[in-house]
Amino acid sequence: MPARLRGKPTWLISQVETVAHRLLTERLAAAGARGYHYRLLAALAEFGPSSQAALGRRTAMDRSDVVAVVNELAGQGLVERDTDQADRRRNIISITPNGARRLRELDVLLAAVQDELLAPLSGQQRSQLIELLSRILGAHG
Amino acid sequence: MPARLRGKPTWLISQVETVAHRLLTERLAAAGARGYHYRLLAALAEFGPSSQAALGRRTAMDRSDVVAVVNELAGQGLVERDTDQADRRRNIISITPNGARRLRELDVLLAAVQDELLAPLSGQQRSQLIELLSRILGAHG
DNA sequence: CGAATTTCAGTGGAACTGAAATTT
DNA sequence: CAAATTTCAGTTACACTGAAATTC
Repeated sequence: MPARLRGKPTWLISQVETVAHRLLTERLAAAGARGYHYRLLAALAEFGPSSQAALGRRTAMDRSDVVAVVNELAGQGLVERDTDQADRRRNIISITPNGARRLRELDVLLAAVQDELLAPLSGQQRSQLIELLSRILGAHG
Repeated sequence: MPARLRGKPTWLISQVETVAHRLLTERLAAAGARGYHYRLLAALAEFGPSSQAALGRRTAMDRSDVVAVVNELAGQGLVERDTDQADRRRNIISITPNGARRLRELDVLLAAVQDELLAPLSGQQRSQLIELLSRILGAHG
C-alpha cells in the first residue's frame, strides 16, 4: 500500500467502509434483506407511522430510494402504505407485526456484524471510535 | 436518526464515508481527476513501473477498474503502457513527468481535504482515529 | 400562486463477476 | 497441462438529479 495513502483518513475510512459494507451486505443478503430495509424499519419502529418524505429525512435516504424500498417492503408485507386523508399528498407508511418481527431478527444479525468488525478493538477503543466518528458526522451533517 | 442506528459503527462509518467521499470527489472533479487516479499515480511514484495486476494488488483495485483507469491516465499522458518483453502477458505501466507533476498537485488538494474533514478533531484525536481505523483494516485486510 | 410530496426514469462512481484470449 | 494477465461486458448497492403530477 503506498505510503501516501496509508495514513490518510479519507483512505482509511473508505477502506474500512468497504470491509464493513461487504460484511454487512453479505449477511443481510443471506437473510434476504439489504441496508435500506433496516434503516426504514428502524425508523418506523421508533418514530411510528410516517410520510415517505419524513422517512427520507430521518434515515438520510433520497426520496427516490424511499419509494423503491417501501415498494419492496410492502411487497413482503413488512410495511403498509396508506394515503393520508388529512393531507392527500402524503402516504402514511406503517410497520406491520411481521415487519416488527423482521426488525428484531435483523437487530441480532446487525449486532453480530458490529462485533465481528470491531473484533480487534477493546471495549474502550470501540467507544472512542464511536465518539470520534460521531463528532465528525455532527460537524458535517 | 433512529437510536438503533445512531451508535452502530457500521452506520457511522458509512455516513462518514459518504461525507468524505462527497468532499473528496467534488474537489477532485474540480481538478479533473478522481480517487482512482490518485491511487494509481501514488503507487507508480512509490513502487516504480508495475504490471496492472501488481497495481491492483497494491491499491486494492479490481483488475477491471485498473484497465479503465490506466486508459484514462494514458489518454492524458500521465502514464505510459508498454508490453513487458520478458513476459508478454504483462503491461508495464510507468508514470510520466506530467504524471508526477499531477500527483504533487493532487497531494496538496488531498491534504486540504483531510484537514477539512477532521476539522472538529484535535491533533491527538486525529492520531487516535487513524490508529483505530488502521487496526480494523489490519485485522480484516 | 408557491411549496411540498410522491413517482418515474435515468446517471454516476465504486466494487465486483464471468468469461474469453494470450502467454508463461 | 495449470496458472497468471489483460480485456470486455455486465451487475449490484448506494447516492443522486430532473421532471411530471398531485395536493396543500
